[in-house]
Amino acid sequence: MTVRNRNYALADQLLETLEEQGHRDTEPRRKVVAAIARKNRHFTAEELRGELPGIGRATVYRALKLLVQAGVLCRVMLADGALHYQLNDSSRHGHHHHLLCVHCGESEDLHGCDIEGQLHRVAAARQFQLTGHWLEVYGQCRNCAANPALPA
Amino acid sequence: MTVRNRNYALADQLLETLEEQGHRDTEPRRKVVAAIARKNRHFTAEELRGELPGIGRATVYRALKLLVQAGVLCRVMLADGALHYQLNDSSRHGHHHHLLCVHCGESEDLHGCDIEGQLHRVAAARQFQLTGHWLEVYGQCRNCAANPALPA
DNA sequence: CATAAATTGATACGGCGTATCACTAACGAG
DNA sequence: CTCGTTAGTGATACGCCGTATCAATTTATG
Repeated sequence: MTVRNRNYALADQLLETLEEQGHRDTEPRRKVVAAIARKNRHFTAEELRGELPGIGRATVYRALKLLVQAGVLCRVMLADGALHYQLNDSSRHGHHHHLLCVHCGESEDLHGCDIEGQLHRVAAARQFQLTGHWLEVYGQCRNCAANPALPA
Repeated sequence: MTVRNRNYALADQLLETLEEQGHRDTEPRRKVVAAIARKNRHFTAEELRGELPGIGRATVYRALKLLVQAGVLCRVMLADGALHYQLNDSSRHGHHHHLLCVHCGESEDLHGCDIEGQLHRVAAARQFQLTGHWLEVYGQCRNCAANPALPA
């Protein structure tokens, strides 16, 4: 499957998800979703908006919100406090965390570690009722650590 | 030691910390620091500012930034994305996390759990070089869980 | 006390997200 | 297919939050 086709398929899949939630299939929405499907790293709302001249700001923000609610997009907070968006791996829509490369912007899903379990244990010991948490992990990915001179 | 005296002592201590960092002891700064010392829960910059009529907005924000840099104040992100500030326990200026009660705003420092160690192990396994992380934990503290009807 | 440097605060700016609202497009019923 | 309802759109404006600027002021020090 070519990159082009993968993006088309992904865009369609995202749009379908929105339709399943009862949202309409509109022209502007298609364009927003297509632009998101082309992303291979996290991005900001304004960055996305910049790629969509002619589409209203509110429309872009609304689409982002819907996709986050639908669970196909997640919000990640960068080390500098900037809010970015990131496509969830299609098979992983549940709660998870990311290892974010501060150099190239790559992100790896964080599985195989028991942060939740540990939090629950500590909380239980203090009779603190957990309702949620937020975790972001920053660093350099394998490639960037090996080649710090590479462009971002 | 009365509450009044504790607050005075804390305010003095904060001011002293700033002086150690080479900052001057000014009248507006004293007032900002005194207002912070009176806080027994986390607060926003604007909330603080509201308690300091006559003091410029920039001055309040500058003082907050200096205190965070000095390590006596830390920034906490609430579940709704609002940035709050919180006095560090005087004996705990290093990196740590909080259990934040979403009901009463109380926060407990999170020690005795090895989140860092776990992150390091997972990262090492993937050859990902950690540089930092951000963690907030939300829930209900012991008191609020027992008495959900209490006012915040 | 005089001077140099830090601080202040009014103002303005910029980023980012949302409310409003008249207009338009989607889509299901008939 | 057409129509009518309703969701969606986008221009505009607003609001919040933090920061840059800069002339005036205050602090610390020799």
